[in-house]
Amino acid sequence: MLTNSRLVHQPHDHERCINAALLCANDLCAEKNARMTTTRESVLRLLWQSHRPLGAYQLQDQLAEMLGKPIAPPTVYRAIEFLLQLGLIHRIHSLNAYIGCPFPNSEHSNLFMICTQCGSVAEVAHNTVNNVVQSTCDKVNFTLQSQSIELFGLCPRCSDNTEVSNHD
Amino acid sequence: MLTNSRLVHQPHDHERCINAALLCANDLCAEKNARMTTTRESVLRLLWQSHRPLGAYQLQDQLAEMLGKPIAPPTVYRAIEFLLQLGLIHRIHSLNAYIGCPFPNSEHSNLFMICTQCGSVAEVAHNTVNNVVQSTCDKVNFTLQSQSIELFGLCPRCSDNTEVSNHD
DNA sequence: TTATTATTGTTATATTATAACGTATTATGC
DNA sequence: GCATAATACGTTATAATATAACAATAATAA
Repeated sequence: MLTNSRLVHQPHDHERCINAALLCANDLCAEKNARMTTTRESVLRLLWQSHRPLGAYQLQDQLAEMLGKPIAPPTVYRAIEFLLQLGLIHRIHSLNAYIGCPFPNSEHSNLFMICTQCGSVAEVAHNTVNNVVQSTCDKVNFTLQSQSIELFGLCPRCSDNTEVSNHD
Repeated sequence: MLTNSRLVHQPHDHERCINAALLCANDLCAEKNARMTTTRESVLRLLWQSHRPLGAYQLQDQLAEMLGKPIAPPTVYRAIEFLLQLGLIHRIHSLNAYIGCPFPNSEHSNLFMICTQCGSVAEVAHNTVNNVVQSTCDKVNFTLQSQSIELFGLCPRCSDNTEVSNHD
């Protein structure tokens, strides 16, 4: 099982997350002859500044502040589209929001654990889940192409400490 | 495993689906002291007229036609909200669309198989999937509350016959 | 350098969803 | 039945999310 759950729910140096993500992104771009521009890098950086997903218009605001100039929605959506294509970020459909992918290189299952208390999102890639899903599809002759598994509940910290409403 | 996959992907009498859904809905309303009004029943009926999900504004158009008078978005969203609460319909997050629930009485897993070719959606409730998901959550101390599993691929008919783009 | 492609800027608008408040309808107690 | 409260619907306006279309700029290749 591959997951960033531990990391997400423990205090840690976000700079390291950001830097690791950017390094990985640059490699991927080099490999695919894609350009990691300022806008795109900034969006990726913003999506790694916390382990909570951001909506497109939150990104717009933060990006405008970061770059010191007004940014229009299409610019944000283009960067999002680019990063999605490369598998560097994910869309959380139930939240209309976006989050950095912790393991963009590995084939995986797009399984997200969304904390309904603090908003954190951890990603899990689990072969057992994948296999069960695949075999369920096989049973009914459904040819699986992709999947989105979004689980809602309490993260480890919020489970332990239900009176605290918002930790970092 | 509980599923309407067979039914969805075979020609059949939709009236029976609709009537079964309405009967069930009436029972549920009686049980919970809720009112099945004309608007609500119409929306449920529309969502059962095919096994493809409908967006709120598609519902608005069809509802207006059905009732012979203009309908504003809040009316549609209120009916949707009501039916969601009772578990009679589901929201497909990735599509911003709504679909009738084939087994509203049973606790189940909200697993949808969405055909990327013809747009049909089948629902599956599978204990094995539920158990694997639950145990994955247990492993990382995530307290599961609810879930949304949306699978994309080709339905049995589109898998067999990829050149046909749109069957009923 | 020039042509070509890719990216971003800009304006407008489509799509999905909700807030706020008024009116009508339905259920309930008397 | 009638007053009352509760529930549902009508109406207007607007918020939130996303995209279309075309112009301008920047990066790359010939």
